Amino acid sequence: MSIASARQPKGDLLRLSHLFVRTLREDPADAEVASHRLLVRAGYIRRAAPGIYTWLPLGLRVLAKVERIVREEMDAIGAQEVHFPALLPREPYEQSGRWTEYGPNLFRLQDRKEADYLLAPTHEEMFTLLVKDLYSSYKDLPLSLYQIQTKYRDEARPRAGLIRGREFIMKDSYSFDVDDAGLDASYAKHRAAYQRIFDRMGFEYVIVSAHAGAMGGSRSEEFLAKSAIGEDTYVECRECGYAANVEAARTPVPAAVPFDDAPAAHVEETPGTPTIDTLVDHLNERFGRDDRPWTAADTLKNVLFRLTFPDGTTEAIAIGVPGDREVDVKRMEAAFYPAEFAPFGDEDFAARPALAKGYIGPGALGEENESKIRYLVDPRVVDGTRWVTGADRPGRHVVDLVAGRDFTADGTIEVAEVRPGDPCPNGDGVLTTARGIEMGHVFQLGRKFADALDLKVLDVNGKAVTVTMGSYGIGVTRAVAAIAEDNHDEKGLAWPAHVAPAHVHVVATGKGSEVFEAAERIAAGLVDAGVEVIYDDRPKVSPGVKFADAELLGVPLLVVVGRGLADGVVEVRPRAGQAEQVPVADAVDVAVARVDELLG
RNA sequence: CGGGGUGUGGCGCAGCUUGGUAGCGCAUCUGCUUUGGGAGCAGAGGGUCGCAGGUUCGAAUCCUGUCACCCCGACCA
Repeated sequence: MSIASARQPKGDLLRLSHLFVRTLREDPADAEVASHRLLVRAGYIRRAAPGIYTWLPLGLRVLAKVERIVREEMDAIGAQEVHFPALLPREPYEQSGRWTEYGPNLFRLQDRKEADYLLAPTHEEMFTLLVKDLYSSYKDLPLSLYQIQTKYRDEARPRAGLIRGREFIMKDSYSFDVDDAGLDASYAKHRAAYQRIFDRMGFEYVIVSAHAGAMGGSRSEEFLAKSAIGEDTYVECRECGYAANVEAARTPVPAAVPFDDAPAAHVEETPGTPTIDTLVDHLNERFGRDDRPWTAADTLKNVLFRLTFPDGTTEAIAIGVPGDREVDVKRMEAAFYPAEFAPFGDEDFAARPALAKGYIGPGALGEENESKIRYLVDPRVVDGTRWVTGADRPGRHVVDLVAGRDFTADGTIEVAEVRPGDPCPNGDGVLTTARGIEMGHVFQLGRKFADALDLKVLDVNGKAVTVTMGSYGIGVTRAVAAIAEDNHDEKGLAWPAHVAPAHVHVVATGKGSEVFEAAERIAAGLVDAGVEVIYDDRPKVSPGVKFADAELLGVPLLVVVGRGLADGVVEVRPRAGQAEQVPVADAVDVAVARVDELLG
């Protein structure tokens, strides 16, 4: 972005004496995270209802700049902006199945005729139908459309201010292509645009492989702002750069182990060992091995779940994981979406007497076996690995049960917890874990919505083909929060120049009218130079308050007109940095130069 | 939905254990002083103590119910 485009021909002048803002000296009691606390304290936003915020003038200016970055980069890849209603009729969501599939997170309402409406949580259906409405030829494609829109989700638990609201602004775009190669190209363009967008926003981020999850589809990546307060956990490999949301993290599959010399499996008495801990203790007490003690990793834990599919049907499923790992709930959900799952309860066990709770083993599991329960195991359970696992009778375990020899699962599944230090799926590296805030998501939606809503175009041969789509989202209001999270200190916000509500904060402090007159001239000079200025012209406000407010508001450059004026100098200082004393006559030029540096 | 917590002027809190008719700081308003790091003095306005029942001569305080909000976990940009 050029400097010229960052500054307008003529800047704005915001006088603090008139600006609709009230800063708070104390943190609001309901705000925990820094962005929430500071945005409220500095008078950028106010809470209107749980997870719903009002934007005040300063906040709106930041929001507008963030939106502008998004628009510029979306336009640059040839995407065209449209705008759908937030209030939508039920029918399209009925057609796509999401009226029911979306569940309680959907804000629903009725009009006076009792017709069903919803406040859109996202707009796949509308985009798909709009394109279907207007386009019918391969010649019209590829096409990318986007909007910046308010979305509504009745989140079970809104939290952290702007980071997880029930009303939020999202940029969502969709690409439409005739074939997979076209989709790949559209995806790549969006991905590159997202990198430029997030590079410009001013927070650290990482691109991770994601589970396509809620929307179906195949290739999927998330842009996470690195932040300890993030709700997403991701893994990263320093060696090769592999990064993935834990939901999508892959486990390397070990090579199969030869088992010709392996001892035969044998059932042992293990009374009172329904948990892995008690089992391992018992093994070490009664069946100690020569080379090393038994550990939980030697055991194979089989956990049972009941899946409930959207159509109401249920299925019991067994998951086998090494005993030192838990089944990760998020990974489980991602793996079985859209089915919901619940751990087996006592009534489930009662209904299946073949399963001895606490002593369940592969002998009773699998579609080929007595229970007919589908049995999926962790990828680490490769042929030749030897396990201690349940013998399907209370107080009995099998030792030296060899995968591929003594049992075969129905398949593998990635739902075991991922831990720091786990091996990277790509090579020799190890994974580390960290937290992030999901800022953007790009994924290849494929033909799910086009199929459901019958979006087809005629191809070169005059044959109707289903369009393939990509879906790309950015949390715009969330981005404001993420920027604030990554750009603040104990005194307040510290915006990057290109998203700050203004470029320069002029403080007039001191006795007499001279400082105010000089400050007024400097502010006007800056505005003429295209600089956006907040001018603290409040009379009778002590210097301490003005400085504290300036630091709280977080404008990147401060110009102080005060006691130095007697010696013909004013102070120019960055929000975080060293002050320089400059002659009054040069104040505008110096400040403009500093602003250009900050914008550069 | 499970667990924890909180509801008292615009904001942040005390008072509740041990009932006696509401207080502190900030903010706001007036006057004077002050002006380079959240000023001083004097004065002022502003509260159905979340709501509904109950106990009591008397309830912010005790009891019951209810609602709301916040935080931690399961869902999502």
